[in-house]
Amino acid sequence: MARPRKPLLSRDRIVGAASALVDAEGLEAVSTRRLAAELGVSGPSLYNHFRNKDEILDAVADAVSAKVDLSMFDECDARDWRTALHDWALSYRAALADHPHLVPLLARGPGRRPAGLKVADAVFGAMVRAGWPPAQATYIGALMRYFITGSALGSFARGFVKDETAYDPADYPHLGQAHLLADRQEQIDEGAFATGLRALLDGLEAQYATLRPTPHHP
Amino acid sequence: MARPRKPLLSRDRIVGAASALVDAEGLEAVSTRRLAAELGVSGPSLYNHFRNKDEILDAVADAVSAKVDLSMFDECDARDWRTALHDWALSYRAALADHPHLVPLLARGPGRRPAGLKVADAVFGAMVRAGWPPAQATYIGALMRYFITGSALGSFARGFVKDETAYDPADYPHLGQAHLLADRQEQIDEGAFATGLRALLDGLEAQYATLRPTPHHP
DNA sequence: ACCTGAACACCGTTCAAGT
DNA sequence: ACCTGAACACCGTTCAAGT
Repeated sequence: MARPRKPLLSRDRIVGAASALVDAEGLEAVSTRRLAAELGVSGPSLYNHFRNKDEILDAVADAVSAKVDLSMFDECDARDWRTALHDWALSYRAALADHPHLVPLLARGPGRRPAGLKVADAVFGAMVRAGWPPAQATYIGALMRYFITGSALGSFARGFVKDETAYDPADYPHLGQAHLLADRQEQIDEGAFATGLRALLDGLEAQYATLRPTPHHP
Repeated sequence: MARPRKPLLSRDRIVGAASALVDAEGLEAVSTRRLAAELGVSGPSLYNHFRNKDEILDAVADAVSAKVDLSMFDECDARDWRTALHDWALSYRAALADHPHLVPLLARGPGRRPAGLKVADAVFGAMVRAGWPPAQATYIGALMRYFITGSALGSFARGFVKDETAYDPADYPHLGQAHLLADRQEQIDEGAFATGLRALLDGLEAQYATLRPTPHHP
């Protein structure tokens, strides 16, 4: 076979196949050999398009960041930064929920992934425009990412196992109330996310109110 | 050699060696063969003490949870639940900072790890005693864990890479301000964590104030 | 009960060889 | 330039064999 007249692979085709494989069977199902087989080529072929496996997974992860809606930051100003942050958080969380197996990768931060950086850039820019000092705007981008990715990781990994016998009331006197059992986990995740998001935004608003107002433009 | 008169291995010895290996060289350095070599035995020996590699790593992760201080919840009541949560968050974060390579494991929730469950139990119990309704107490435990583990993951993984040329100002107009570059990352992590924690607790306090007060005991 | 070596079915990556 | 098979240095886990 050797080199075909038209390339069999492309970065896009590889990323697409890897993405499908991760979503269907999880991160640990992705091996270079398995992925290559899925694409109808032999393992080493991938190395003509990516330096290594990590680079492939980075590209897959970045495709998720690219789906996060950022339009709410476009016209956002001092009046509605809270609404923008809120809507962005929901969009971010929804994007992660669509690809739960990729959350561990995304939780590590943007690195040099372009879409991840675009997200960070949009949040920072909007917060500065809304009147937050640059340092605070940076913190807001980071702490929102902490909470959103942390919640996604915690949720999708299903923090508690299903087997009730794992939780002996003698060891954990308060868990017996079944408030933490797996069958209620989804409601708990929703409630905890909503409660935490509201608390965060309430807290930030209180802090925003203590800033000295930015001078008017003449 | 075969069976020695006194066992060469124990669960504790294995966990200790695995822990040291993870801390020194990271999660990916831990293979059953490498770990066994470190312990002076052959690979399959480990399977006399643990069902598989994941069980070993679970035990290593749980050892970290066991180091989280929970004493602030002992006498905590309606007056000081906020302080208790605050101090616990710092202790939790410090425990994670001591073992950054284990954060991805811990961020997935307690599972059936005993020390992880003890943490969840302590937070829940204290919040209920402080007057939070059980459902809210559950949310608080979850959302605090989201924020703390999310921040640990984001920090220790170093969200942005050092190479400044990775961030073309044409692509990310607001990142050029150097507020997000790697050499300042540690200060940013500290600031973002402190700001987020304060916002969360402020927000929760506002919510607590709207609860109808619990009736006095006669 | 607890350790061993051999074996199975995998890995990621490199590289010379082919077109 | 782009794909191949062979090869290297690994994996996690099972299992019969030893004491």
